Amino acid sequence: MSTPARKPSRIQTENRQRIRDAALGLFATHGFRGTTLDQIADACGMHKPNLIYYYDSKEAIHIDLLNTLMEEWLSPLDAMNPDGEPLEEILDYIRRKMEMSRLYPRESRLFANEIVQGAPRMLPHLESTLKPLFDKQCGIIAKWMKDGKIAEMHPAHLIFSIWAVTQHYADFEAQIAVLLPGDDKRARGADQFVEMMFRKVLTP
Amino acid sequence: MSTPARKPSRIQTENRQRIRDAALGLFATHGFRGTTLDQIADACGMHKPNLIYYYDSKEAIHIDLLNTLMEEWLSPLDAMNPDGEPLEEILDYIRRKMEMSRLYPRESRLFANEIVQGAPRMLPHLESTLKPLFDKQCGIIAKWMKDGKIAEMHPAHLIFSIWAVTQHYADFEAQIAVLLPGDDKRARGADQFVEMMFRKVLTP
DNA sequence: TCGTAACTTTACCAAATGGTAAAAATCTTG
DNA sequence: CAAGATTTTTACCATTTGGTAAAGTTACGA
Repeated sequence: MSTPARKPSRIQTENRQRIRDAALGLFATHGFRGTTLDQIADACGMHKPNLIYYYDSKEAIHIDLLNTLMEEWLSPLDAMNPDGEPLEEILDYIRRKMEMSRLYPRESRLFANEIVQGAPRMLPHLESTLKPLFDKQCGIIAKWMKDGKIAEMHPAHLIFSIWAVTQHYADFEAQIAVLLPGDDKRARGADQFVEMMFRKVLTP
Repeated sequence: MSTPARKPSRIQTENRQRIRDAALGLFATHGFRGTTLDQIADACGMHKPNLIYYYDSKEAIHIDLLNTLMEEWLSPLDAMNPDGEPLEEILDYIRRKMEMSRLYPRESRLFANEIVQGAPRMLPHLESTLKPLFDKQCGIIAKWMKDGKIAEMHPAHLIFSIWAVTQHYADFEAQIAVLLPGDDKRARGADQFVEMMFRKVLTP
């Protein structure tokens, strides 16, 4: 961004990655304002001005994270195949979302933080990238319903409920850990429950 | 807290309420660290030192809000009647949660912020207050299932999914507003969908 | 291996922020 | 109404924080 389009060196690629990794965890749990450059620097073993050497500002780090996040986060939705078996396609999507919740809770919380706070940095991105994809997938699901392959319901609210339930396991982990202290089987129990639930809802 | 247990004057009650109201909105959307005393003071037409006159610190305001929130937030869960008609009891609970999501989105977001960030100020409260209530209600639901009144499933995950879906409408409002711009029928559509969904899941 | 570009570190700064001191204003009550 | 208590305002302060300047160090291609 500051250097006019020269290809990044090995060190540059490496260090930017280190910064992103440290910042992701901190932004996810303390929010943007709740995270300081010093904390990020500490977490990745660098000095504060060094961060600014790689990113123009604290906000630039945040934006970079959100942009990267958006692509990875939406790819499972895009993977839904209109020509597949409807129920299995949706259940596969749900399984992937549960897996992401388990493997990438930081990303989930970063996203949650951004949206809860009114999406100050992501609204345009939501309009331009998420909205079209969302509408497309709603269309696919609507067609499946009209063909009688799955039960009829409002496709948008169906997707909302999938997001809500799957991301809840990452975003509200602190609460769940208190209420369901049985550490081991928690993830499996969640997977089984969620699959059962949506199978029941979607079966015509 | 600072004054040793004298009964609060009219002005004191009034102004504390004004402060809480302003702080609720700000903490809910910007988080604790993202909100400044000046912002709160501005929002309730007072001066910064005046806030400190009524609350010992910024954190004291936050804690007061969380404590108040906890009671109001959990009351619907406690209202579930073990001797009522199981399906209707749970659906009533869900309806109340949806209503709260619509009427008190700030409270929902304040709570979400706190939990997403690892519940730094609420963990003890969750253990001591929420956990026992949660366990009790899980017990009631488990009994209903054993009696064949509703479908069998993991009661805890059922409650999680109810929380996830209902609170999603308040917490992710910014995203929903982008994806479902039809303003008017949104709330009604959500209510209908959620009721249909859980009715289907719970029917044996 | 030498020179230059890329990178790191130290020392710093201005603004923002949580909070204090104390004077000024207002309210309450005998 | 007068006196004391309560509430509000003004002026400050120490720390934190995002960011800069510039000197020092390292990597790397010719």
